[in-house]
Amino acid sequence: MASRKTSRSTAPATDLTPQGGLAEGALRDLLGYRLAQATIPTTKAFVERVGGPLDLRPVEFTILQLVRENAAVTVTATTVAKALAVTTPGVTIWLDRLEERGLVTRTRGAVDRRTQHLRITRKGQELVSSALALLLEADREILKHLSEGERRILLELLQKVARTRIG
Amino acid sequence: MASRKTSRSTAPATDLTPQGGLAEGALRDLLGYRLAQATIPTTKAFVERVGGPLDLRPVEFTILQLVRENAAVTVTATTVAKALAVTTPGVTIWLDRLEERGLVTRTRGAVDRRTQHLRITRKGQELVSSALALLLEADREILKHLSEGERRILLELLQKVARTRIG
DNA sequence: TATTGTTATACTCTATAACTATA
DNA sequence: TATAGTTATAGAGTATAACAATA
Repeated sequence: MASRKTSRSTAPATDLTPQGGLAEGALRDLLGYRLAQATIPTTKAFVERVGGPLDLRPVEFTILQLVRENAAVTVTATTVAKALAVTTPGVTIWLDRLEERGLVTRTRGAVDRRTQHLRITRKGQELVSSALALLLEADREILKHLSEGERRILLELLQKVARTRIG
Repeated sequence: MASRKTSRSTAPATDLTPQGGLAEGALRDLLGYRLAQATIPTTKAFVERVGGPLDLRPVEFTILQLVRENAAVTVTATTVAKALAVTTPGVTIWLDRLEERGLVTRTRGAVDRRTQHLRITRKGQELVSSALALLLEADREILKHLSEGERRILLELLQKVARTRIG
């Protein structure tokens, strides 16, 4: 039985869903539910400010950013797939689109000719830079009601969760 | 320019993706990315321990829980759609499946005969109870490396994010 | 034999638009 | 006219399996 401190001054006894006004009940303490609910405003912001204007999906943005950031090392499709927890055929499709748009290039590895060496183009860098600026601005609004310390703590705790390996 | 304290003792200068070992770079401070990464272990746990064994999708679980929790009031399809940020046709499909399995019932509203009064069945209650127990156990493992205080703070900060309205 | 990446295929989920029945 | 819910249809995204090239 998880013991819980009796006083919990900041929250009401029954929390309501942000939209619809339904009682959340036991959902209140479920991480998966809380993550899904928190993802609603971030997804909305992404779609409206980046996805629409720059024609970029969240995965595409993340791939571009990872390829850019790891220019020094060899980024392969398999590595990207592992980092994003998607399958390699999925990565292939995204890379097809990014390459068609001239945002990344694929070249065969010199040592192991099976692998792809992914590189971001100048155009790709400009696009991902624009997207990043828009997302940081959106984050400022979404995290408006959190103090600087709370923002740092939230990101660090999310990182801790992401590092968990499940058996 | 967001000023940041120079010392940040707990994290390395360049954070790596939990899988694949790629440098995250600017992604490190992006809420959407951090939420997506944190969702990887929770989704995996859900699929393996609840989705598979109980044949239940995350949305289905959440709908069941909301209907159960709000038995006193009239839960309609539109309310559920708002709470979960999905369209009403989407809710209709999920309710079709839940009703076919005998987990919820739909009855016409007495006052406004356009609305559906959603109710959870005995079978539905048993299923959602089992799912909830499995998810709470999974959460304990996922949040293993967080203190009790950190867990509470994480959930509260996620709730704050979920309450944000984006313009 | 194992691994990288692709192609082929099918499935799940979601969205938009058009419809019905009630209000 | 407006709203609750459904049906019809199409699209986006993802997964599995089979394959080609290389190790």
